[in-house]
Amino acid sequence: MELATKYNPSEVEGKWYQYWLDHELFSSKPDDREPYTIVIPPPNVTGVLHMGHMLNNTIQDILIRKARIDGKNACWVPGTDHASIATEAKVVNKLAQQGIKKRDLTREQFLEHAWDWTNEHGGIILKQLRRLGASCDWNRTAFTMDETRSESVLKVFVDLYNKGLIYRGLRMVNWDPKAQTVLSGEEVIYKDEKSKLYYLKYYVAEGAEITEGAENVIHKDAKGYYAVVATTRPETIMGDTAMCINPKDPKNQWLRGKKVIVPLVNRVIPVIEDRYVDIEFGTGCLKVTPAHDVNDYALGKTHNLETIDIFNPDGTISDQSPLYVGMDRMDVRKQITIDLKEAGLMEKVEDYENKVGYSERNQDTAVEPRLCKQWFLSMKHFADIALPPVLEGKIKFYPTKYVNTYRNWMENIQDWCISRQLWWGHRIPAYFIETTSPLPTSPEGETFPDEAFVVALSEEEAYKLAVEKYPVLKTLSPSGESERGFILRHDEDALDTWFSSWLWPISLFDGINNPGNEEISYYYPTCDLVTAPDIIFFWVARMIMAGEEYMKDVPFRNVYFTGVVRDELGRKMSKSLGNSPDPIGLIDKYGADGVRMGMLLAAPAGNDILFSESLCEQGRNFCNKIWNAFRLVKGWEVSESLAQPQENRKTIAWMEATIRTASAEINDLYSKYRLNEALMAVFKLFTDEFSGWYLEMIKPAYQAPIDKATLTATLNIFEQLMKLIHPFMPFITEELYQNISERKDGESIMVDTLILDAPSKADADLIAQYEEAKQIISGVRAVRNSKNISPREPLTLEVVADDNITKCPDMGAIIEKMATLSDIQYVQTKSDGTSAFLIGTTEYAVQLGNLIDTEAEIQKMEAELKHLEGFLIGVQKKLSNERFVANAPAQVVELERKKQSDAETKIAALKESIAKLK
RNA sequence: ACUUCCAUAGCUCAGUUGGUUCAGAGCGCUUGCCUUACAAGCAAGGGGUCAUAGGUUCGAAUCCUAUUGGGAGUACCA
Repeated sequence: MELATKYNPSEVEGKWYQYWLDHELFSSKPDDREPYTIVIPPPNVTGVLHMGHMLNNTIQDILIRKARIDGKNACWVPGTDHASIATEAKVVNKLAQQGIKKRDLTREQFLEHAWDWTNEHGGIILKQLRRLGASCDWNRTAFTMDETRSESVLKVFVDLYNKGLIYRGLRMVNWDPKAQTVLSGEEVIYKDEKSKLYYLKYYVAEGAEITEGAENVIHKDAKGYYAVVATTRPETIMGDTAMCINPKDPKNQWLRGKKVIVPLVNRVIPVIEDRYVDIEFGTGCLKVTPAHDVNDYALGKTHNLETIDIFNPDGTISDQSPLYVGMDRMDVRKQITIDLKEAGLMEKVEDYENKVGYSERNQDTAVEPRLCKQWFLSMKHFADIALPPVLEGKIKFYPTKYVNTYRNWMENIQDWCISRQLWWGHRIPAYFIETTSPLPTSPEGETFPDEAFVVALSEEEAYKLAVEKYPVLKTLSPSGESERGFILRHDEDALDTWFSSWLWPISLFDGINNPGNEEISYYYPTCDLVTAPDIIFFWVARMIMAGEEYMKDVPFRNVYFTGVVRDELGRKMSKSLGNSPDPIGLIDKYGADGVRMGMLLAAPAGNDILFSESLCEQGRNFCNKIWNAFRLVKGWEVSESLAQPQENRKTIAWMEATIRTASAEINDLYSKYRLNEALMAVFKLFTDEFSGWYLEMIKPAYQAPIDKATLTATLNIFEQLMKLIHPFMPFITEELYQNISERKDGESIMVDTLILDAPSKADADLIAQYEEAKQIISGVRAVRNSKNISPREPLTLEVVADDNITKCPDMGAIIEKMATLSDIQYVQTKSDGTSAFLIGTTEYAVQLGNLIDTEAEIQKMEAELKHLEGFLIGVQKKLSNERFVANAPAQVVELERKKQSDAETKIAALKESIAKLK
């Protein structure tokens, strides 16, 4: 086989991905093996791959491939999310470009457009994941709005309603005026914003008696007495129905029981008192707008205030307002400040920094608090069942710090608003009852509510439930189109997207519709969840709730929270900064394996990753390293007759011991989800131990053949190394695995398990021997380096000892080869003209002849001597401390004693050498 | 404001219950090598009073307290 000097990923990746698909190597079916399951965090169906996905899915693929190599039945289920609000917004925008308005379409027409859009753009992201090498079981690809998932969602809604956990309530909710839908608290993002604090004059209504007490701060001008109210939202004054002061506020005592006039609007409103008001803020006077502020709403309730809703759903001023009707809220803010100034009703304006809530999906749109009736899920019950598994460790979080975040949220949980005024999503299975005939006038005191509804999966069932729930309906006579005297109006609203995502680990295996089926019993609970910490509440917490509610078990055992991918400067990647590389472009440039390694190198669990292309370069370089190591091994000519040298056999044993040891370490790192460290361990094993030492040690002389036994063992070692690397770099490892020996069609590294023995004591001893040899070799090389001696020029090494180097004759040959030595001599005293170094307590000397610089040697040794003497003093001090000897464990004291005697030996040797040189 | 995490080499990070020859890795850096697998490489090397100040201990990067600096989350903000 001819191999290029550089690895070319583009020739390899597509080929093997297709091979894996053709042989259904990603697919999983329940069997006797231990299951290992991951469900993908479903990306937005119309989204495209970004660096966050790359990181997240690389990690999942590593875990799933590792499980396969370990012999588990690995199942990675892919899918996409309908992303209700985001997708609907995209479709609305696209229609707007075509001059079509959503409100001119029927629900059915709009959904047709939405499905067209989804089918056109949908699944691109899943295709892109294939480029990365993602080994998902594509036959299982699911969509949150496909039949099975939709049915599950609706069933769960009905079930929770029947359990009394879903209710309809009038609440102050977060309103997105652009998407014209309500949002949950989690969907609101607060941003710091520079704004203004406007101080407005509220004149006291005429006829009031003003007592000018000592502490009162009274404002008065030609037009009369007035109070000053500080507000950031002057446009809401049309909705003011009271002014509030703190009853304990001395400076505002004079306002007690008075009435004031809303500026411009000229409505007379009462001054109420409530301790909620912060005396120190502004002037201590608060305008109360119950329809447009959460706290004001609460005040309005306790003080029985009128509620005036001055906004339309789109954020324009409604006809409830006397002024600015039809204008947008942001324009009104500008206009009203001008008008207030002109009318002399603005006392001053100050700069102010506050937080404004924005819609998570329409990030330019400020959320408006709004009072409306919505569907809510009561969360107390869910918090009660979802908190213990995390606190008790049934579910482990990596890193653990998120346990606190989770607990905090659970302990302060708010009911979840699950309805959205959107069409793209799961339509809420509720039917409102509208009577078409007049109701009988309360026959047996039976009342009929203003908003009557039933919750049912079908209209037929809804009819049945309706007459059961409201028997009065049976008495109605037919009228108009309705034969029953009433009609059912299917709720127009859809459910929050997360109301389907929270069922994902269950609904993927059809566990809601078909409880106890073979798949759900086998794959649930899943093993690991890999996700970003910003959806811990949206998704992770709620999946735990749904799991406990419907499966009575956790949905996953471990949650690996990835960090945020940032650029080298630590900035978040964003379109506007243009600092987000195109993942597919990176794969084209560095190969999927290179990019995977690049992503992972800087990604400790939970830490943000500072991404730069140079990391991918490192990944690509490693691929090339692997490639060339293979070229070397494959290029050797085999000699059947050649006997295996003794030292080769030993080196093979050493490499195998090293692999066992590294593998144990790597498995331990996997178990702790320290994947970047596992990769680093694999990298060092291949680069340093295998390429740098092993291959160099067994490498035959130029154009000389290699013995069969060594080659076979080396190929076997190579294959083991490929399996260790495979989870991180699937493509190159498959390519080389297929080239190591003839493989049958359908054979793959993916499913060829690697189970190694635990490292033994003998392994450790062998490794120690080689470590010593490496140090000697490096020592000789360092001497060469400092004396500018070519690595090819043979040298003679003296070992100042009675014994030979390592009490093992075959190490000598290896050291000679690696350090390019012509001879190793064992001497009592080293000869003149040598440069020496110490390994442990043994001195090694390289014969340099006339190249030696005696002065420099003496200096070097004197520096070493000084250092050793200092060290010895420290040790002696420690040992002469009675309390140390008395209190420290025996082995620690013993160790110090050994340090002492070793140091004394070395010092003696050095002194002798120096004396001799002088 | 509260909760929480962090501060170790130029950068990114390891450093398990305090104790194995004056603290480790990768990258970067310096020097020398185009050595016959690989210059996308090889060899060798420099680089850290472990944020600061106290304390506990025979012994502290590691435990405690305070300070400083930084990140994250949550809440409030008229």
